[in-house]
Amino acid sequence: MDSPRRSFTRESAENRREALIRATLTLIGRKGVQAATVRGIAAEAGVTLGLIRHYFEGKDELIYAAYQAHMIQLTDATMEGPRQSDKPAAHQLARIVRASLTPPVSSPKAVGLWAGFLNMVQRDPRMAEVHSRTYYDFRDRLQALIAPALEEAGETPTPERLRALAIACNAVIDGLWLEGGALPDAFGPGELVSIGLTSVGAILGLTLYDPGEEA
Amino acid sequence: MDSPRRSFTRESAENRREALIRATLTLIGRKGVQAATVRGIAAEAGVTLGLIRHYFEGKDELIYAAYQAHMIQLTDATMEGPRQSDKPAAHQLARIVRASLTPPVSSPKAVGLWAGFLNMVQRDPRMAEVHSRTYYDFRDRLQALIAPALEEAGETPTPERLRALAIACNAVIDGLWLEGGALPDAFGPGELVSIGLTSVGAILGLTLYDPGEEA
DNA sequence: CTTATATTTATACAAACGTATAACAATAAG
DNA sequence: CTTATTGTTATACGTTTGTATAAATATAAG
Repeated sequence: MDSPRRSFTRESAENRREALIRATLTLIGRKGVQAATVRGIAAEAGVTLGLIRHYFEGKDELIYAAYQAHMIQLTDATMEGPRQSDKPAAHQLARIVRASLTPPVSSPKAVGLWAGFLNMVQRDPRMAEVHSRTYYDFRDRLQALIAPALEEAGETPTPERLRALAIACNAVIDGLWLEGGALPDAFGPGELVSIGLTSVGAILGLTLYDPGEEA
Repeated sequence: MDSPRRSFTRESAENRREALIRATLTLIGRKGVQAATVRGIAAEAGVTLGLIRHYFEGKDELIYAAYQAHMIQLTDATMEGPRQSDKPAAHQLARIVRASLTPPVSSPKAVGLWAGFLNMVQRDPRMAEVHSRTYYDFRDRLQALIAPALEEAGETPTPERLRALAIACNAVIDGLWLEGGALPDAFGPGELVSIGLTSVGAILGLTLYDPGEEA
């Protein structure tokens, strides 16, 4: 009995690319890099494996696109929310800390994905470029908030000191993000956010209020 | 022309296991998880692939052993050095910060390796156990130094506060370690150590001196 | 309604994978 | 010196991998 050719509907290139990227992220996040095979990805996306080569030059380019998508998603989820340009910079800083240390930004899937990609950075210059760009982008945004927050407190740091503070705040946030995502049951609810706000505050010499406590 | 069977010398089980583990770490660190195949590992260790199954139940167990070895190596390199029980706890704390943020602990290879393993943690409970144990072990050692360092400064923190401080210091160190290893050219020599000491000091409310500055 | 286009499926293929097993030879034991 | 042991090499096997190519069909164009 020969099975009939499966029916299908045509989709836009954008939809298909998105679906394939999403399937790739799902697999790497759930089962690790080794599970992200072209057949596995195609099955997860509900298509056959030939489609991958139709939309991407090869598996490597799909992985590359998935890495970019994941990092953009992470950055957006961290920085999103109402602009609040009227609110003090310290307030916006606290918002970022909070977003960074709560799901979906800090989650086993997001951290696992990120780790898998980071392991690829060493052998692939394109992947390294994504990593580098993502790091500097986030740190620069942080620095752009630290400067006015210090000004509000009456301090005008030198460029060297500002750079050091941005590196340090970035590191605490990254470290807490990492640990919260990798060991989700090791910390109480809100514990990491609280520690993050206190630590960033201590490093900057400011007091940050928990944006979750406001009405 | 049939090539003759290659000559070999017998080695102790310990030597062989070590060589295979070292080869595994070299490959994952240099070319990523995907490159750590049984044939690649055997070639790197200078043996044939059959030996792997002779010393390990399968590839998974070799990976597991390599993960353990890497984390033990990392922890030892961080905590090593003269005991200095006579020196103040703050001094020992500074030593740990310094060791954590300089090679070989903070290096592209060490960080890349660690990331590859972390990606496996999600699907393999044994790998997760290694991660969890390593994290708590380091944090506990940190906490055991933070307490007396605060006492020296005349402060006696509550257990809750002590826990929060250990989590925070661990996070800064981890974050800086990560960024220094993943982007080795992004920071000046000694910059991360300096930032690490300042940040840990700010979080604890202490002043840490750079142990590299002493005679 | 007919035709053309190109998205999608289906199949094939060589290479590489982890594992299993048999043959060999270095070393220890007698 | 001879024998037994077992560390080590060598080879084979079935699966899975990424890629290439041909066939089919959903959709747009005329």
